[in-house]
Amino acid sequence: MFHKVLIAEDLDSISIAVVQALEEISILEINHAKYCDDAFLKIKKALHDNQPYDLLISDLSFKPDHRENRLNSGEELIEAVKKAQPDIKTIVFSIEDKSFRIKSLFNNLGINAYVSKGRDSIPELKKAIQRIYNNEEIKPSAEISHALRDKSLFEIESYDISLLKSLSKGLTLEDISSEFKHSGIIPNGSSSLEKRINRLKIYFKASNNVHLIAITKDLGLV
Amino acid sequence: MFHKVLIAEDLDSISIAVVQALEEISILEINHAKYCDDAFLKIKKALHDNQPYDLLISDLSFKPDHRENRLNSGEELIEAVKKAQPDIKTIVFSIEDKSFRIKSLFNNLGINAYVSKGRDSIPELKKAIQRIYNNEEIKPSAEISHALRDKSLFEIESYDISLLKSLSKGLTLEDISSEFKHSGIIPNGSSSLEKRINRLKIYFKASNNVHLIAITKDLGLV
DNA sequence: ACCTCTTTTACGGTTTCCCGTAAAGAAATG
DNA sequence: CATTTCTTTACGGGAAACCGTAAAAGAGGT
Repeated sequence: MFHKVLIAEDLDSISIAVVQALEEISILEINHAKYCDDAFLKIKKALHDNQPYDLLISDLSFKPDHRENRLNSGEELIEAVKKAQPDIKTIVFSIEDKSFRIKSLFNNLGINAYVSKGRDSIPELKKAIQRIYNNEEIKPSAEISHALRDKSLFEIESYDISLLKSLSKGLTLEDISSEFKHSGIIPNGSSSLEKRINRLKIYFKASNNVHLIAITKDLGLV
Repeated sequence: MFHKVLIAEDLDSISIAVVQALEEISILEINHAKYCDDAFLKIKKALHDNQPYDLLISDLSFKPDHRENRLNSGEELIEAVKKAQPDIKTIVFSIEDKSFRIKSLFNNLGINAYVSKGRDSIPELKKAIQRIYNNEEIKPSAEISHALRDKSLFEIESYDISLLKSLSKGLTLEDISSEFKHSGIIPNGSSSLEKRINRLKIYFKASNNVHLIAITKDLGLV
């Protein structure tokens, strides 16, 4: 079994149970960080000491705090960690269940498993760890397997996300047009933006911009 | 100390830690339900057997599921429980940190304590239980005490919420006007709605409707 | 170079939003 | 009952969104 595992999780109520679970599958060295920055430092320190971690189990969202942090989400943490130690195994353990985000975790960050916090997640987490250790094919947990099959979600690109983000900031189409021109994002004609927004409205069955933002906010896209 | 305590919490990763915490402060009978409906049944059963629960610790949000449930949130659960057993003590243990919602828990449901899931919440939970058992004055945990002092939040009423909800559904002002007329909500003139929305836009520093919905979505008001 | 298909941009008309002002109605005060 | 004050509603003009159509620009193929 893995020797050295790091847990990045802000909620103490959850990390307690995860630590317990790891002990039960006889993992010898278990460490825990409540902040992404701390987790990253521990990874670096372990590397430097030539005793690197085998596995990182990370949450996605961390509560903001009085503390100023450089890394503020599981995504950012994993990205940074993979740069420092590309061979580390990673599991995301989060309540997030939006297919769009989970997909991008596998595709963009190359995580090894995703376990959704739910009514029976601790056993699932144990199984996922075992599978990764055995280098077995990752079978996404039943709850989210449908999400990964959902091809249609591929079509929403980062361009759409920035567009939605700008909209949700209260910018007008003209504003966004000049903003995009300024940052070199194309297309940026206000007419094109309009067309693109229209595509999104059809896609999400929204009747106007307000509705569109409400829907995509719910989906966690913005 | 309390004898009989019920935990209503869907995430196994959290309930494990809570059960452990209760054991540590020597509570003898600890039960746990993953669904609001199950929790309510246990309360009723215990009442019927003349061995009622002393304390209910409940989450607010429960993941939807294949199961059809009558009660779908902590609020609904507590409301139902208090009707069946008015003298039961209640603690809400949730990640929710929107002052608006916490306030209404104390004011409308008469909960005995609110503990916010965070980086140091298990000790806080223990303290809260102790305080309630000793009938001490409830001191809201430091994190949220400022929220309760925030008077301005009193001004946002359920009227505003329904207005924002309708907006986020993509309805136009005219639509909302007739909807409100239909359900007897006043004021319902489209001009009044406009004025009210304007008040909200000033309050939340939103530059237009889209922005307003984005902000209030983030705050969890809608 | 020419044609074709696609993408991007432009334009015009209609609806809805946005914002100020003002009238009508309701409630409170003396 | 008259006056004041607050709330609700009405109206009008300008800005932005909404929606269809069409021109301009690019990309790819022959």
